[in-house]
Amino acid sequence: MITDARVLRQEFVPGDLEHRDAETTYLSETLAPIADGETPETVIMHGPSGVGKTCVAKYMGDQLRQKVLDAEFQYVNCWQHYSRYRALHRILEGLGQTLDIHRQSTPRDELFERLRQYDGPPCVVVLDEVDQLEDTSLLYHLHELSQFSMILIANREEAILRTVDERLTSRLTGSERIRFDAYHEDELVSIMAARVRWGLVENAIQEEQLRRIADAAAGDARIGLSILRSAARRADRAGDDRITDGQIETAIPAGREEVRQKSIETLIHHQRVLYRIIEDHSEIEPSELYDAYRERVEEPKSDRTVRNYLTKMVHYNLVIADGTSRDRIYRLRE
DNA sequence: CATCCACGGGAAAAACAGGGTC
DNA sequence: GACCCTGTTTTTCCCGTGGATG
Repeated sequence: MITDARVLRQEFVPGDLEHRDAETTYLSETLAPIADGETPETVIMHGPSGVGKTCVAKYMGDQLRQKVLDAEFQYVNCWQHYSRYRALHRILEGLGQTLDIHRQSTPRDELFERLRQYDGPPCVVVLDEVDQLEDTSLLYHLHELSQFSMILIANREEAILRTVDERLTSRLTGSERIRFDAYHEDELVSIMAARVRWGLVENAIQEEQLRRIADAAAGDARIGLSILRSAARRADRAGDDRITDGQIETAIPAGREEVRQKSIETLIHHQRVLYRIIEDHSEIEPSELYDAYRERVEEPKSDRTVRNYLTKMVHYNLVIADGTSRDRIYRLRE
């Protein structure tokens, strides 16, 4: 059934992006000056999750490497590298500039100094989930340096400008924006159809069935592909050469669950306790949540820290927080 | 309108990490 | 190996803001 498992994976970047022609063209036009050794404008890409923002950025990186010899491309996921040090370290590492960096021997701003001294080919830095960056001075510094240009990715456009300090806000307001909208059902179907062509045996799945998956995924390609993967695995294990409707129906909750499970895995112990408490109540008000948490855990953290944990969990789309003040209610997503 | 909670920014403190020294 | 040093990361403390409530 499965002939190439790689293409079904989430991180897979197709050699040819469907349905993002406009966005890709626009991005490549904006980056074009790099071929002449000039610095392109900063680009802001925004839109909901699972609509191809990261994919387009990475695809553009591949293109750049192929077409322009003298260009560097660095991708940083700010969700993983959210502190100034880590994000900066990640970029320098990519550029091969971290050889002798040790915490103890490295003065405070040595890393920025390294960045400043970089004299290789012009470099495009992609900062994915940039709203997760705690210290935005990195953006400011990158903006200052002519060798570097930036692609900033976030779910909501305002989230970028909100975190950035004023000296940068004014400059970023003039930068290029690319908005990504949720995929239509047809688009999602043909994205999945392409993966099916590359990764599954012929006639493994009917168009009608893909349509059913696309409908369940509601415009989110990440979820759609997760469902498809789950269905294909089921059929593969059963030794079938076609995916049945029944397998798809079971794969729909399973695929969603897989996406959720991946997020849960990244939570630390205290956050999982919070998650379970909210799960047990379905809806819970803060004071009750804090009390239950203190009861269930050996050495409870302060309320303030718990609030930090909870905001992270909200960002992960695991928890929904309704209300901004006294009216706050926590519940699970879905 | 006073009071009560809850949130979340910011600063400061505490904990941690990876190196060196004796 | 116990100990120190320095920069990083996590946690806590303080507090202004704001909706809810009586």
